[in-house]
Amino acid sequence: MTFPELPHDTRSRLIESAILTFAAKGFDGAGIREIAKGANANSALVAYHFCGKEGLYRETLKAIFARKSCVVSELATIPPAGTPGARQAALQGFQDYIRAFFTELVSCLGSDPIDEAAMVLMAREMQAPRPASAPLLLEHLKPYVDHLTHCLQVLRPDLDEDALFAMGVSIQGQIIHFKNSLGIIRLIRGNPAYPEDLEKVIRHHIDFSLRGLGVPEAFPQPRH
Amino acid sequence: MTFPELPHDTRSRLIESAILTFAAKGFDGAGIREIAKGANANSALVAYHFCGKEGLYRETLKAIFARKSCVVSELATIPPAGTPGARQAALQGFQDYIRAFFTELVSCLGSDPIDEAAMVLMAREMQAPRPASAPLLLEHLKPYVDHLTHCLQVLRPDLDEDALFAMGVSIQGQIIHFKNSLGIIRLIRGNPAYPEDLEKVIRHHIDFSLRGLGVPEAFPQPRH
DNA sequence: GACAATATCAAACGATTGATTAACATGGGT
DNA sequence: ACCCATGTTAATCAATCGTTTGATATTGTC
Repeated sequence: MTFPELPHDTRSRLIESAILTFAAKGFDGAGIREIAKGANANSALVAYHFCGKEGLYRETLKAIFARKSCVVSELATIPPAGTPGARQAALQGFQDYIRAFFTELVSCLGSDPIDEAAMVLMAREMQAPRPASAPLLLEHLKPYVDHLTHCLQVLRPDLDEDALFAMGVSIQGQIIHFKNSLGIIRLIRGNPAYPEDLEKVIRHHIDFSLRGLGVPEAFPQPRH
Repeated sequence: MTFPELPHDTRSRLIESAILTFAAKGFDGAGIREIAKGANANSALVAYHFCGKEGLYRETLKAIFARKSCVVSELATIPPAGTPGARQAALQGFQDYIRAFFTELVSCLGSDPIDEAAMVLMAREMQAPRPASAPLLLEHLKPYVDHLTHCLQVLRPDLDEDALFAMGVSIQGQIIHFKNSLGIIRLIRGNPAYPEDLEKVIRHHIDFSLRGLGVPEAFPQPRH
């Protein structure tokens, strides 16, 4: 559940503190002295270990990506379109994907605060990527995009590339937005512990996405 | 298309420059000297006119909200549930809403750079609201939430409050995410001018939302 | 034990931050 | 002509920024 190196050497402690501090205050808002203090280290060490603040930020993102890269790869690979059973596999793979993606993003809320902060940082980076780290982000996102795109292709072979892409963006979008705007959502609802039944929310996202995608199997009338 | 006061007094010029600079660099990244320079004004004037940087930021958000508050109020009010014709009106009102919301958020891309920056700022504020300005944001968002919720109630009277709310979040989410992540989306597609046909994207969002919502009328099979 | 490489430290660097000050201009009000 | 309120300015404030420096531990090697 925690970062690879248990020994917790200074370098790792700095990165952990950086995740927390950058997530809480942003790149400009977080000072290296504050980060160092959070790691019980000297502020001069970020220059020594990471060649400066920007380097620490880059290495922080790398650590987050390395930690999260396994999620999508754990999903079953679905057979190519046309193969018998591909449609059924894609249908299941699609649901697994949403559940995994949602869990990675949202379900970590009560668990490790570092995990939580890491997701805040990643969300911020997706919305306004620091130019130096945009390639890193792209590379990390690619497997997700590929997996989802493949599922969609199998489920809606009649759509062209543009339409498929739009579907993918919408499906990812509702989940990412749910995570990003949880603060506002709780304010609007007036309930600081809003998603009380997480499973219910996940099922909603799956159902909504399948219907939105236009998969016939998902649309036996909800009103019966 | 521009801000109310044409005279462009120093105060207004400062706010305009603040919109651009805060949007580009964030609250901490933007310096009052830089903002002042963008307004051809002295940096001491932000303390004089706005009681400091935080006050300038608050007043900047107010200006943006005042400028955008009209969008939802221009939509036709739909009759209460049960009234004859309510369903048809809600169906139309729902589509108008998505179109209006999408246009406000995304369509300003080629137009006024201040409009564009204002939306960037607002998106950032929705994701991570500065504590002092959260009430402002909530008040501005309320009409949107109310309008959408009312439409959903009419279209899906069988759902409970939780389910309706989840629907609203998903629908708003895909649009907001589309706007927020346009940068990454363009990188992924490798096309810096991605939404070449904006109308097509709007129609996708309407169709996806209606199907996702589970409105029977919206689901005559897309595969014919 | 001597040596060199790696880590860590306190201290100070110059630059920049937001805020403050006092002087100065401007324009009615009397 | 005098006065006061309103803007505006350059200069300066203390504080903090990220970075650099030189000295000091720590470690492994011969």
